Amino acid sequence: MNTTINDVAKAAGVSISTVSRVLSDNPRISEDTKKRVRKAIKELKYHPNAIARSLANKATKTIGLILNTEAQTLIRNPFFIQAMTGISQYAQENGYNVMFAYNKNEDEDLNIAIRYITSRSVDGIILFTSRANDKCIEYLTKEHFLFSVIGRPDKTEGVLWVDNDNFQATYQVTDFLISKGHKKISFIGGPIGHNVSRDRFEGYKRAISVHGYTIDENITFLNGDFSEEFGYECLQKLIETCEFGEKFPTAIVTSDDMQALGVLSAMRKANISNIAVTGFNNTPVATCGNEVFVSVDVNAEKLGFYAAKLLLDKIEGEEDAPTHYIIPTDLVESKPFI
Amino acid sequence: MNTTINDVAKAAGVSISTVSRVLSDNPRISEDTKKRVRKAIKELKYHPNAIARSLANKATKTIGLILNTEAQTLIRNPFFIQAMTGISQYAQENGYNVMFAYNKNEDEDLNIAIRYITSRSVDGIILFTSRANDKCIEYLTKEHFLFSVIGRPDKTEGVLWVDNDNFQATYQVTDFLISKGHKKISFIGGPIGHNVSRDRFEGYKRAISVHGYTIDENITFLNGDFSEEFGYECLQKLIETCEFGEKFPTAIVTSDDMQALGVLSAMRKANISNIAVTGFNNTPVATCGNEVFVSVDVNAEKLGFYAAKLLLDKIEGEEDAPTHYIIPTDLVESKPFI
DNA sequence: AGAATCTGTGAAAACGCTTGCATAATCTAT
DNA sequence: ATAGATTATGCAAGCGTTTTCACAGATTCT
Repeated sequence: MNTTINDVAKAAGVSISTVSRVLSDNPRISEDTKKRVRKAIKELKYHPNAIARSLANKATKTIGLILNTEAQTLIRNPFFIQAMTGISQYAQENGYNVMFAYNKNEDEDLNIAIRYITSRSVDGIILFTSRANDKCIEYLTKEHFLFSVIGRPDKTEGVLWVDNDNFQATYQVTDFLISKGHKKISFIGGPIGHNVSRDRFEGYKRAISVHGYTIDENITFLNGDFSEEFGYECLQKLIETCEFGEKFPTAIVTSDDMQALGVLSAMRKANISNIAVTGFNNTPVATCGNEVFVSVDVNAEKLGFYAAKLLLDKIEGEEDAPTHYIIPTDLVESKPFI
Repeated sequence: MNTTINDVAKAAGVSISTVSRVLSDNPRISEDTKKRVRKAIKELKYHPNAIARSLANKATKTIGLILNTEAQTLIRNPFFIQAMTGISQYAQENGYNVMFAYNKNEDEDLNIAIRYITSRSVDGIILFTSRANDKCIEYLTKEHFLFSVIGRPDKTEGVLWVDNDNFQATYQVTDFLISKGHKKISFIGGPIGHNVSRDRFEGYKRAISVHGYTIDENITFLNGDFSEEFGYECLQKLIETCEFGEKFPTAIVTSDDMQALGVLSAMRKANISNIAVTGFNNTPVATCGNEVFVSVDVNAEKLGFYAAKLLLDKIEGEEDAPTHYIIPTDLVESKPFI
């Protein structure tokens, strides 16, 4: 069997209480004893059993991750894996493990959350979501279970969350385009149920109107999904309604690199090339065309990192820790691949 | 506090042993008692504490995932997240949790493995690797700790692993190109330290020679990395050495979609368009150009699924379970995006 | 010198569960 | 009717820690 605290105690000629205290560097133990015990620990290659610790401490030192996303999105958008690395990093630095469960739909999702909680397997949960009226949030709140959310939820009251300033992001990218001389800028949005979609649209609107232009509904596409297909369709509609020439936008602000990809694809097919396109997520795809391309990097790794920080600070009972973080976005101008 | 087995026992008027036995549906308990206990369980909303269970059972019902990969690769290649979903799925179906730790380098990686094991936090480990002489494998083997590997390791003896038949994959794709009439086919390989690179090259070689052609070193690029840059460079070298015309290959077999992307990019820049390019991983990027493009789908989700199966079957002490799985690959011909 | 305080350590309970063994009650076979 | 087997349940030890409380011995104070 594995060496336990008992073996160490015996080897060092002390009681297990003393060993336990040496482990936590309790000041009540004399330096002499500490040395002796530590020597025994080393010689026996003793490592405390995490499970037994958890039981005694009523804390698992583990957090759970809940990914409620369609496989497609997960695969096409590096956002998730990036955020996960950020979470893992902060967790490791603070001696926490992270459990992860992938689910196809919201109901299963909730089940996982319930299982995590009721079986007391985790001390807290990080939720990937920006869905309106998320069931998990509701449940977790009701159960008074600690969690943090990546993506600003509907009701922020009493919940820990981290997000970009999506308003600011599209404002900035639109403003950037205007500063480059663009006067007619189209917008392609995401699913209307997500806060992120609304915010991005609002940011675009503001930038447009601040500069004295008006929103043209013919070149504004709302409530799509973050897909290539949608981007492609939008450009086709644009071609239909605007014909070419004056009415055609000189730039397009999209809400996702995949949408942008669809737009670029459609452009290439229609043999249009002088339209600036922007996206979100700074996906590798961005460099795929030979066009200049601007993408908003949402710093997913940081989003994850701070989501973990929010949660762990709360778990550790930190007083007056912040309740949310806004992670700045970066405009990344990818040159055509050299 | 939370309701424990004691509360249930009291409510049902039985001992905790009985409750425990009802939980595991022990046949020695009478149906009558079972009903009574189950009623109490429901009423009290009792859920067994996973930690306490683990301690008593000396099993955590948790497996650990170790990702030793550069962030870049992780982000650009959906392979990992796909495999992870497969793992999560099989684990969930069998009542296991999965822990995940992301690391930048091999040493930290080993540390995580050591921590997982020495603290007894997991029952087994899944390793993502195809690195020659992996330190983790060595360590895990030495410690007699259960693990499975995604990617065929150097020494397969006594280790559980799952992989594609990479030889077969490039053989197939090369053969496919030849059947389409291509006679001069270039090859772009991956890092020579990985088995996967060697296998893919061998498959290509075999297909070429089986059809009576010979390998031309001038159009064969080995020991690169799985990157866009490398693909780009290769095509440039091709242009330099082959000039255009007869000596130029009519098709290029690459070892990764990213390499293929680089090739396509360079082609576009040099205004070449009639060269068939193939890749690996069936990345969304594949559809990025408007060219026809063939990618080998490695079925990453299945790789993960079976890696989990191998491990869990072993953990559960399944007799004569297989020691490895070969997951078939699929040739995916992506039409130019409509 | 005796009381009060401080230091360093150990005994034992607690965390919430599983399981081997014991036992009481019922049933079967003689 | 009685020994033996069977069925249904409980007792208590054990899993490997942490932590409260107690206490012995050393130190300080009056």
